[in-house]
Amino acid sequence: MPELPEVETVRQTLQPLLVDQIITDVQVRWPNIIVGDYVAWMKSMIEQRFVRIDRFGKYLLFVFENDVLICHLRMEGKFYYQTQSEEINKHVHVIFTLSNGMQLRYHDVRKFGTMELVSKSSLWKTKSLAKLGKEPFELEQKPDYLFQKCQQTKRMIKSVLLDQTILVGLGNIYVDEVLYRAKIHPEQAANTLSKNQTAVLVEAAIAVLNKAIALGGTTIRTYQSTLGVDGKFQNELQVHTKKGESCPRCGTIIEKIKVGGRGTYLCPNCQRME
DNA sequence: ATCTATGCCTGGTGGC
DNA sequence: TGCCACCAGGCATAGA
Repeated sequence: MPELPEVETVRQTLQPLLVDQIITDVQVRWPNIIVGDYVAWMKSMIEQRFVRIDRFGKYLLFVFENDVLICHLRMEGKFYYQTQSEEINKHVHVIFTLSNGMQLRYHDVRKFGTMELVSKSSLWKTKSLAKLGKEPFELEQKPDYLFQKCQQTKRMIKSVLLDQTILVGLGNIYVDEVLYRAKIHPEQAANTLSKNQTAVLVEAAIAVLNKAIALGGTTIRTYQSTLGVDGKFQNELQVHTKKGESCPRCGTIIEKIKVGGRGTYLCPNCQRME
């Protein structure tokens, strides 16, 4: 599912295709994707000109002259950039026609994704964005931020890393990879982590995310018609989805457990509770 | 404060 | 071309 690296790859891929394009028509085939009144939303989208695309955490931010479209892909959201004559897949729920005649089509099998149009001035007051935490990359300049957050709670460290009000961008897959790399047990209470351990976690998060972004970038050539979310990082996974396989570091069999209701993969030898 | 349950959805899977 | 129950999961929301 799209986490920070996949969303960043989508952003990088879409931006050059969309900048300066004007939306000439919009179709909504599944209104629940749209936050608020979708009829009003459609009217508001017409004539918008793309200025740039930003990203914060897992949110894509399509920036127009005065407004911003906040888009979350959730589990399976994808964008297609296609001609009007191409067949419309049954999982396409929103279609933007552009001034160059191409269409940007939003595809989402599970229909969990969302789109919300807001004014630039209210962007960071919007409910979905208002309480978000920091990008992991920001923490290079704030080395104690995660340690301080962890000191404040007895929650399991995996739940803390998934909490978007603390850090943005990590989802279930990357959290497992980050904890494995940092050699920390996902169920360890956050307030028992040392300052050094939180520093190692930050370093691991940045390294994993950067590597994944780099690998997402390598698959640009496959985005000629389908955009986003099929990078090559799945080939780099060390523990996630590896139940029953050997740990790459020590050979111990990888386990799958439930942590906070989420499927969680770990090496029980490398990742020990304190 | 923090956890759990529910809803939003569909495709894949395992059991029969 | 079998059918069905169940699971996966990000986030909002409600209730414990």
